Amino acid sequence: MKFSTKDRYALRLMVELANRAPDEFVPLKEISEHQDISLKYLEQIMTPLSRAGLVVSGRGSQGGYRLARLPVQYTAGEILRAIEGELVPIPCLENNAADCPRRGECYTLGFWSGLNDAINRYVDSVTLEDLRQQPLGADDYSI
Amino acid sequence: MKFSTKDRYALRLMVELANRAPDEFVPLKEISEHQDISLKYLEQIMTPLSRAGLVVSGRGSQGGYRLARLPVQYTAGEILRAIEGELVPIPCLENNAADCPRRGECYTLGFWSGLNDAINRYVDSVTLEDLRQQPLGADDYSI
DNA sequence: TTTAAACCATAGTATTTTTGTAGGTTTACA
DNA sequence: TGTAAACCTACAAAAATACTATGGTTTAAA
Repeated sequence: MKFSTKDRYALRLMVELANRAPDEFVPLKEISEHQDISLKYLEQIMTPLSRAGLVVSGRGSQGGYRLARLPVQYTAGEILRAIEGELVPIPCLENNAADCPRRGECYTLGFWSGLNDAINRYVDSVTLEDLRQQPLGADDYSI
Repeated sequence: MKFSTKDRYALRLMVELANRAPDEFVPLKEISEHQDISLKYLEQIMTPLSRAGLVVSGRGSQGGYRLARLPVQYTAGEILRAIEGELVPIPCLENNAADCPRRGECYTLGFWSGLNDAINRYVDSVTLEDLRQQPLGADDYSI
């Protein structure tokens, strides 16, 4: 049960953009150097963020990426979901889950569904603005 | 970000034991048939549960496994941790995590740590007795 | 003493996911 | 028109997952 590096990198990317001027296009090359992530890998991570409309791209020379909205208008959850798709802890909870014959008699589905709620409630309670505000410890995010 | 089948099976195993008489040894062969999990795979899952002291084994004929305590005395969290080890969402939060040079300036570690807390708080709030009580829907586990 | 069970080891394997790399095409600014 | 950037497609190495197979040793109840 681990989040992927793409998930982690995506958050770092978005924080990097959030810490720039709102109208400034930042090229991936620059982020690549700051964050020690290869340009090509960055591309793969930025693409779904762009497709989801979380960032705006400018092509050609002097192009790059910038946020589409204010940092306070993003949740960590929607960033992670742009990369992961649905943020569910087990396959049975996916939207197009194959209908399991045990479903009606499953003793654990409710538990997993509750975990799903707890996770999504948490990640949607943290905004990009929260992340942007200087490095913080764990305590700052405890409920 | 998915829990493994071993995690899911481990919960189902424990529920199965919880639904038997407390002093009854249940052989893996029986659970294997009930849950459609191969005997050999079951062994692999039961071993860490046994080593962690969550179940008691009886060897020889008429042997099998039974719970070591009452269902209400287990949390889902400790069952999952017996299988997974630490239940952390990213490597940086593991106990023996390589010390990251960015740690002091990381904008996202606090977020992940908060998620870690949310997850562990939830899984430790559900007991095996809760799971045992008939199949339940998601709503029964929402906070 | 037969039998059924845990326990132990170890290996193999197929599949999927993760974590990237490589190379080219299109766009738009200066 | 040169240049720097996004954009697109494909490939590939490594790791994790989810098993199966094999074959035994030890234990204890009937």
